[in-house]
Amino acid sequence: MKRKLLKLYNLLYAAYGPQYWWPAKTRFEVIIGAILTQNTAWSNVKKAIRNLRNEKLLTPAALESVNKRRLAGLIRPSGYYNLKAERLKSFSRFLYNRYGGSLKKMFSQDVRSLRAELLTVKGLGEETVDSILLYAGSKPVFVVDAYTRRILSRHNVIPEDSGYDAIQSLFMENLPHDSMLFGEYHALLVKAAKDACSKREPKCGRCPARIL
DNA sequence: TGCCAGGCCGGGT
DNA sequence: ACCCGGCATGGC
Repeated sequence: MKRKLLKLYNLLYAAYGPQYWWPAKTRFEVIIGAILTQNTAWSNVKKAIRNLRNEKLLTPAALESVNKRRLAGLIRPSGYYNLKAERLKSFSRFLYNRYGGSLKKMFSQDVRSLRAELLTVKGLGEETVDSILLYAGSKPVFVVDAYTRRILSRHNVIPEDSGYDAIQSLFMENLPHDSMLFGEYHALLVKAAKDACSKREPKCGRCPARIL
């Protein structure tokens, strides 16, 4: 399995090259994006983030003080905007209550306990938390998303109904714990899945193309 | 025009 | 422990 997963990575890397994820300027922006992109196309998230940037709301202090209704209006293009405004506020509250608003303090916490803490924040599930740990905190945690599950199950690496933990363990028990590797790997899986399914039809026979 | 996107929560079996 | 409806905009 180790060889298989490394071979897949090398094939993807050879085909697409480095992806340099996450597409964001700051750690805080990564976190905002991770929440806004829940079940949402990134093209929509970009508009929402642009609005937040224009209003200079991409800092912990600004997010903490902004009115929730105004926030909801600004992130409208990303969909589920009331829900997501609440989730952004939940995270902000957590960051201030627990770490005085300091991402530096937050990320200096032990990874395992930080992951558990973040999962208690309403609106942050496993994928969102792991994206935050990996892409904002540079922690060696593998992110599992719909694309990862789809590609692996279609290539018969895992059963279709595998749970999040099982898939994450598959990668983390068989690859070196390197945040750069994990980050590129996940980004390449997303890239490959999108590339293979230009029609965006989950059931289309060539989606994704055979890559193993 | 309708279906889908880098989920997650809460209530019902 | 699963299963399902709800949440919502923009792109193809």
